[in-house]
Amino acid sequence: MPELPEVEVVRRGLERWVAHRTVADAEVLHQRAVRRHLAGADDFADRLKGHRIGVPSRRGKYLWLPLEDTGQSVLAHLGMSGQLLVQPQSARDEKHLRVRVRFTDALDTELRFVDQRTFGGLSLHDNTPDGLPDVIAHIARDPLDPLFDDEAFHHALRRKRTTIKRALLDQSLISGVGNIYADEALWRARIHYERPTAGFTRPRTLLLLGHVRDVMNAALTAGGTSFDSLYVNVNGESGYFDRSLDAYGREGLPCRRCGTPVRRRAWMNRSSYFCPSCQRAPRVTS
DNA sequence: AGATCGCCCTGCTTGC
DNA sequence: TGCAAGCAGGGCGATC
Repeated sequence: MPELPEVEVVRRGLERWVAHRTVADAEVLHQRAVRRHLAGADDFADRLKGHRIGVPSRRGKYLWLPLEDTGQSVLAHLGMSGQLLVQPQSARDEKHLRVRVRFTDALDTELRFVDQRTFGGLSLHDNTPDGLPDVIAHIARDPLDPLFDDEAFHHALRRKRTTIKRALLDQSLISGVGNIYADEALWRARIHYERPTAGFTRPRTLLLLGHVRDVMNAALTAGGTSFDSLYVNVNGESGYFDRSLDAYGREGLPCRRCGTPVRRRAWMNRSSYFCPSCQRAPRVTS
């Protein structure tokens, strides 16, 4: 379940191992992996061939590889279980290998997109003038982006008639926060996930943003976290680190602050974990 | 027009 | 032991 920190770890791996290499050929082994490339798998492979890859970028959970001198980028989303692996050409194909990219140089490695559940995928898109693939222009800056505007985020929260966890997961308001880090940041900030955003004070918003950044930076420092052995970083090493989380996945276990058993609630086809004592439900729930 | 819901997908876990 | 249901969940399109 890669969220922003895991994707950033992958981006760094790509920068180290794939940037500035020229594509010899690309091979699509599963159509669904390139479903967002509307012109189809053959077109996708044709357009990569012969082009040099620039420095990989990321926004939220999306990352992209610019193709130099084309005005286009290869956009990647890892979905639930996607991996971008740099493997020796001799390495056995992974069971869920979806796309393979070979290079023209003599380094004996290739790039592989492996994805069991196929929620992720690769596609090729024109860049906007600021170098962003056009199809993700609606994705907000993420909280680790130096240009993320805390003040604008606060005002957006005040304007919305929604609740805080929905807002945290709304990629058009703030990107890169998934279910796990949302629960973690809310636990740290002692905010209940159903608290209406309209009543947020500026200090409360800034406190929450601080915790979002803290929990993401902690994960980033540790090399990414995941609760699913499916996640591995670009070099194929497990990104899992055993830092125990404070809220997510801890149903029935004592809150690390107050000892009250952590609760799980079904919420929008997923789960929310919270401490019923530290994170009081708002009086009026929406 | 903004909010909400269902669907996509596979493998592991749980329950009968 | 075997099968089915449940669960994980990001993002997008349809719907209200």
